[in-house]
Amino acid sequence: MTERAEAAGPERDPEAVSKFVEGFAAQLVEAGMQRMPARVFAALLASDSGSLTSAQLGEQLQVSPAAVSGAVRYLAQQHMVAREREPGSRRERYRVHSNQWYEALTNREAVLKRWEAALREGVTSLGAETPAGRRMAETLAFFEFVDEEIAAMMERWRVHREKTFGAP
Amino acid sequence: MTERAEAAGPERDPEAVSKFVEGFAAQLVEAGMQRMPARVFAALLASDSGSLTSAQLGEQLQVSPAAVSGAVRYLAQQHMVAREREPGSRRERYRVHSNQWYEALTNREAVLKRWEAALREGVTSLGAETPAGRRMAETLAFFEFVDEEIAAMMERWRVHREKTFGAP
DNA sequence: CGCTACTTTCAGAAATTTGTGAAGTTAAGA
DNA sequence: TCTTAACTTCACAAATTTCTGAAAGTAGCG
Repeated sequence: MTERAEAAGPERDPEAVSKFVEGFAAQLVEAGMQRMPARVFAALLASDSGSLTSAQLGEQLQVSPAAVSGAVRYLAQQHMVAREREPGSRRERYRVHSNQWYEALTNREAVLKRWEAALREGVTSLGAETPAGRRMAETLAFFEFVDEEIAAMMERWRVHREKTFGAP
Repeated sequence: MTERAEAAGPERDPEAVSKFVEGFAAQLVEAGMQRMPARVFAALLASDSGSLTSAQLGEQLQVSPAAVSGAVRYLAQQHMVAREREPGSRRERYRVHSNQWYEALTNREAVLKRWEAALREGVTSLGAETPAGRRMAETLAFFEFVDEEIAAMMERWRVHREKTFGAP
């Protein structure tokens, strides 16, 4: 089994790559992510350089440029990939920053905030002294607690990571 | 039709309830949950007793018994509601245990485990010494870290909750 | 300035998901 | 045992989502 370096033409066992990509994407889908973003993300994760062009993605996943465009837009919004322009070309590369992306995954912050807002409204409109209001207030407190804890956890991860894998 | 369960107390404004239910459900949907389970869950959360019968749910949400059945099956699988048989009736009640349910929400444990499995396979099949393999190994390490942290966090929440809201 | 190489947008076809009515199943109570 | 209230399952219609091809935009380079 030969391990080709990637610089020029990454001819890695395409079947092994594809198997991983589809398998991991399937798990992400099951967790609620849309299929195409999940596949694109998995493909990037499985690339040696951590970045691929739009054309490469379309080729590898057998989908149209339009599909890649849509998926990438979504991923960029979620901060799960970065877009970078290749200097001297209008070709774009999409990249998983090994740090960045899992922060994004935990970064349900925006989601949590909206849940909290909805709950706060519920507590007010149903009455803080009603049983339902009390239950919702407790739920709200839980999310607020989680918010803070997640931040602290990510900080610990950064430390742990540097110890284990070296430089940031 | 002895259904006036939420007896006593001030009349609840059905419109306020509905507004909360639909609003909160919408947020859950946006985060990846299916619509009907989200609505059912929100309705339970907003009920004073914390539990409703299948008929009450169908009535309040304007959906068929079949839809309620499906939604409730899903929620029970996710441990987000408990089913209880009313003694002396085949009527069933669905309940949010104020503790239980947010544990379930954080309880992505099963999900995380499957992600980890997929990543482990990827590391093996692409080679632990390849750049892609290393990236996936780091990702895997992150999830393993999160697993442990979540457990610890829930423990801290239990303590915090008892201090703030009293008895479990 | 316009050519060309990419990317994005958009309307609609195709696939998937969702909810319904109706039939099927189960168990309480007579 | 039979009746009947209640939940569940199933096939299908409706709604929604997803992907595509084609047209339109955008920016480097001659």
